Order: sequence, then C-alpha cells, then structure tokens
Amino acid sequence: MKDEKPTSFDIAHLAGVSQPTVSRALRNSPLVSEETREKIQAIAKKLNYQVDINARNLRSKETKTLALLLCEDPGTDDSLINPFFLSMLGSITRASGKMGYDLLISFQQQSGDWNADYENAHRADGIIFLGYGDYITYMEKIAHLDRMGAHFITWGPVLAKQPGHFIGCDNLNSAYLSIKHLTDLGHKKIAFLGIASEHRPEFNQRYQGYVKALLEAGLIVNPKLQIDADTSEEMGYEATIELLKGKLQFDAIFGASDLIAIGAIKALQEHGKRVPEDVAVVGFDNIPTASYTNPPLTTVQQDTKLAGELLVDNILKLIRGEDVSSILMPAKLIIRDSCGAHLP
Amino acid sequence: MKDEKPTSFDIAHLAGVSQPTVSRALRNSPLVSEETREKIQAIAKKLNYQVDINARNLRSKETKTLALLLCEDPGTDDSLINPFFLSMLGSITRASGKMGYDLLISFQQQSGDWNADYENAHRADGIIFLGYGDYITYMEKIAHLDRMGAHFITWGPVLAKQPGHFIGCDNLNSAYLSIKHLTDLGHKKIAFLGIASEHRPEFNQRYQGYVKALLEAGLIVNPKLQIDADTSEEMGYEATIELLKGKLQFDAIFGASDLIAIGAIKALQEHGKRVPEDVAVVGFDNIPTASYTNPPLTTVQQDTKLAGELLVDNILKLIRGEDVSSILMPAKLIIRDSCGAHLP
DNA sequence: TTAACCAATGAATACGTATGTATTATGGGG
DNA sequence: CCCCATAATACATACGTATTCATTGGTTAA
Repeated sequence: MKDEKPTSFDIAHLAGVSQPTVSRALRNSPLVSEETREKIQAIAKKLNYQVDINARNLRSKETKTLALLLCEDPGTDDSLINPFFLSMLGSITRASGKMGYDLLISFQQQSGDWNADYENAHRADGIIFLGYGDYITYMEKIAHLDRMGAHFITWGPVLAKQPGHFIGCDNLNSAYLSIKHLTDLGHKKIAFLGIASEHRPEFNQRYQGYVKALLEAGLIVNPKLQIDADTSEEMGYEATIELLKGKLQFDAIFGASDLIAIGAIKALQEHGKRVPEDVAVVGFDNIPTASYTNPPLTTVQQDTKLAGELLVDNILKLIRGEDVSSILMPAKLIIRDSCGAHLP
Repeated sequence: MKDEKPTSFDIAHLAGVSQPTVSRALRNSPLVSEETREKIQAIAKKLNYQVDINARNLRSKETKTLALLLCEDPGTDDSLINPFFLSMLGSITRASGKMGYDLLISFQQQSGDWNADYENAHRADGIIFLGYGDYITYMEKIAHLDRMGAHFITWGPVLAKQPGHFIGCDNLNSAYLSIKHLTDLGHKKIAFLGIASEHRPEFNQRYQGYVKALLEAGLIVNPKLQIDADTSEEMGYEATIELLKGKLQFDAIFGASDLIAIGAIKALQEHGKRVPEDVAVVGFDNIPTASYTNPPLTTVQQDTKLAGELLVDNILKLIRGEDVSSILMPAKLIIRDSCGAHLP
C-alpha cells in the first residue's frame, strides 16, 4: 500500500485518548463511554483503519482462521480434483465465512510433511481434513495430531475405533439402498467396482452394504464380481474391461463412486453393451456430471452443504472446548435412467 | 495444544545461546557458525518447534499468504460454484503452494464490503480476484483498491483501459474460432446465447468474435438471434425457449458458456429438436460435464492450469515490486459431436 | 607489538494489539 | 463532610520474532 497503514496509536492521538481505549472502543467494550466510542469509530472509519491481524493474533493467541487440508494421492493429476471434494470445499468455505472465520486451504500429498501443522504454527485455530487415499497411512498422521491435542475434524469413514472426530456418510446403508434398488428391479448378478479393504474403509463399508442387500435378496455373493478400482474414470473403465474379459455373467454394476461408474458406462458402451438394457449401472456421490451421462446415472446423493456446515460447526465446538461426537450422515438415492425398469 | 508451544527463547536456553542466534540459525543465516546452527536445529526438531507465524508476520510485515477472492452474483445458489472457477481454484491452490505461499480463500457477494480488504489487514501479501457478475460494479471496487496501491491481480476480460492487472482468455478469437467452425460446416443462422453488454465484457468479446466470423462468412448479423443469458443451465434453458417461441429460423446455437449450452441442449431436445441434426450447439469453457452431455459438447477449452500459474506468478512479481503487464491467453476449440458434420 | 579486521554472538528494540493494574473523577449514602 | 463504590480512562506490559547495533575474541598484516 502506498500510504502507511494507520495504527491504533494514530487514532488515539487524533481522538486525544490512549491506545488501549481505542482498542476497546473498536471492539465495543462496555468499558468505554458511548461518546468516546463513537468518536473513535468515526475516526477509524475515516482513516480506513483495519486491525493488524497478526498483532491481534499474536496477542490474543487465536486466529479466527480454519485450515482445510485436502489430502491427495501421490499420483493425482496436477489439475484435477475429485468433483465431490470440490463441492465440499465450496460448502465449507461458505460455512466458515458465515461463522466469521477465514479459511486457509492447502493440498497435501499424502506422503508430505503436513504434520508440521498449521495450528502448531498459530496459523489456524483448527483443521478440517478432507482426505482420500490410503486410510492406514492417513490414520498415523491423524493419530499423531490427536496425541498433540490439536483441534481437528475429519471428513471420512466413521469407524468404531478412531482417534479424533469424524463426520462421514452412512456408506453401508446408502450402498445397501442402491443395491436393493437393483435387486428389486430383478437384477441378480451385480458387480462391485471399488477397493474393498481396510485401506479404503468408505469403499469397504459400501461393499458391506452390497453384501447385505444381496444376502437379503437371497442372492449369492461372488467375490469374483468385486473388482478393485479407485476413484477415477480411468480406473472404472479398466475395471470394467477386466470384468468383460472374465467369463462371469453380470447384469448390473455398482460403481463405488460416480467417476468409477462413468468409466464403467464408457467401457460397456464401447464393447457393445447397452445401458441399462444389458447392464444396469449405479454410482455414488451425485457429482454434477452424473445427471448428464448417457444414460443419466442413478446414484447416491450426499448432502455436501449440510456436511460442510456440520464440519465447521463441530470444529468450532472443539475450539471452544466443547464436546463433540462423530456424525453419520444419511444419504439418499437419486434414481435416473441408468438402471432402467424392472427386468422381464 | 496440550503442552505449551516452545519459543525461540526455550531453544536458546537449551542451546546456551541467545534468542536472536536461534532466529538466525533456523533460517540458515550465514551469520551463524555451522556448529551452532546444527545444534540449534537439532533441538528445534526435537521440541517439534514451529515458528509462530503471527509473530513473524508482525515483525517482518509480510505474510507469505495470498488471498483468493471469489466474487459471486448476489443470487448465486448457496452450494453451487461455477465448475470453471472450481478448476481455476484448484490450479491456483497448487501453484501458490508450490511457491511457498498459503492461500486464503473467501467467497464474496458482489454487494458485500470486501473493500475492507485482506491486504490492508496484513492478512495477505496480495489478492487474486476471480470474479464474475456485473463488470461495472466490479470495476469500482477494483479501482478503489488500485488507488490504495494494493497488490492484486484479476482473472477476467482484458480491456484497453483498466485499473490493475488482468489475465484473461482471448474471448474474441476463441469465439471466432467456434463460430467459424459452424460456418465452415455450412450453418447460416447461428444464435448467440449470452449477455452482450459492457456489464459482461467477456461475453461481449465473445459476441464480437461471433460477429466477426459471421461477417467473414458473408452472413448477416441478426440482433434478434442474440438472447441474453447469464452463466447457468437455467438461463440457457430459458433463453432457448425464448428463441424457439420466436418465429426466427436457426440452425445452430453458440452458448457463451458451457452451462448455457447445456441448458440449450436440454430445451431443444424437450421440444423435439435433434442435436446436432436440427440444431448444432457449441459451448465455452470445457467444464468436466461437457464431454458427457448427449451429444458431447463442442466447446472452447481454456488452460486453467496455466492460468492459475500465471496468476500466482504475476501476483508474486507485483509483491516483489516488479512490473507486470496484462496477459491474453489463447484457448483452443475442442470438437465433439454437438455440431455434427457438414450440412448437405 | 599493535592496529586493523572479521567472524560470531549478545543486547536492545520494534512490530501493533489486548489486557491487567493503577489512577482519576464523580456521585451517593451515612 | 467524608468515605467508598463505580465509571472511565491511562499506564505498563506481554505476545514471539527479526533486525540493527554493539561487543567479544581471535587472526592477520605492517
């Protein structure tokens, strides 16, 4: 800036009072008389005065800032972000702004040194994690933060034993609903595209929902109909190719994320399979693209707006020292054309 | 945090040196002997010491932080963000991280009081604006910041007389290429969906490209084929309905953004028009969804990754006091099925 | 031998705010 | 008329770092 920024001393001088009085007046302290406060605030406005955030933070030991750490896989393409997380990001940004907090965002490679964390450096009052990638690796870092007594909250799978606090989708029941929809329509050989291991608990929970729905419909669970695939169109595509190459029959595919399902549709159509006539497909996330695929994708919608608000509300509670517990968020099935009508 | 954070004094005490020596050692100052530096750094590591960012910023008067202000229309839906800007956001985040800067993000209503800006409050060293909405209103705020000597850079339309520095797409030539593609295919009655006024210079530039291409192809420009539409699927849909209701013939639509084009395709198909057989459609932005519409959308791709890097590079130059000039970025046409083959 | 010099470090201080404590003025109750 | 409570303000200081200036001890050159 061209002209030197005015300080509280400048205002004090102009108002004929002391600096502490200015500090108090600007924060509407009851210790200052109304008359003085008005005079000071008028001068501050005229000078276009803004509190120096660093000085305030240094003194008061809080920052009114939240950090959002988006943890990515090492291999992630430089310019792509999972659209689902983008949606969460938007919602978190708004929610924190509404609560008077600034938001610092940072993308972290999972392998990176983000244990040199923000809060420790007084940079943020709390941290929101939005992570994907390997759960086990991830938990080590989380556990470390927890031991240090950091304020943080995580979007992710809610499990029985976890350090810290989580907010996450009710993956099991949401997947269950999707699969039940398929079995209700008469599908009997349903493939699961997604990694089902402890390294990807969200997917694992969805797999459990898949199993539950199959058993409930009196169908057998064939492990060969589960193909590993991570969240990307390419992985979904390749997993489907693998499925097509195998000799197993299948009449439906559950993609553990929309990107996987979209890749699956592409692979199916390129190999002469019609969707949904030959193979029905359902996804998970309801990313914006899901309603534009051909056919439009039946999928599970997570309420990202609510999720973002809850993440912010809860991290603020933690900062205030209040107690919070993990939250499991219900999701709902959005039925579109990709799973067709009841089979004959 | 549970245990009190260690300060440079703690380290100094343990190392048997003074605090300034610690400060210097941790920043690898040549004023400190190698032996001392190593000892100090070892202790710092053991204590898990992190510099207090607020104290450092207060003292050194810089923050190593950039602010990203995303300016929205007043009416914007709470949870939706234009996918194009999300892509920019991702790219800017990465670029600033790579340069060692943190990124503070904030969504601002255009009517809001974001002139009480971050830099003034020592919160960021510079500001990147990612704005849409009314250009005139917007410029007033920009001009004010410029008068105050703030460091900022803006993504937006590059015009002849502007305060501050801009980076933006070469809208005119990009739109020209799209329209030329349509005229080359034999289309003669091409509608323009988008606001063509000084309040939306990006669209206005695209309109000029549209006019240029038409004239060059020896076609007449019919103002009634230009329908106002802002960037949203709904607006594109409604504008197309308006077009369909009029008596004018048209064989192609240029949507000034992908969302507009997507809304147009929906409206056309709902009214029995085939795309591209009856009406060809092209868009602008190449948002992720564009390749999944039915038919896939021919559109203009902007290099958001490069744009993000340039924005960050240039704001850092401004912060360092170096000179920068506005940049016009070329875009390229992505040809998909929505404009079909050459007309008979 | 001594002055000059350099490397390494310490001492003192500034950055701008917020807050605990001391001070002054004012008014009311006895 | 005096004492005490209260309101309003000033004074002094802490927050943790970075930087300027002063100091020390050792080395080199004349």
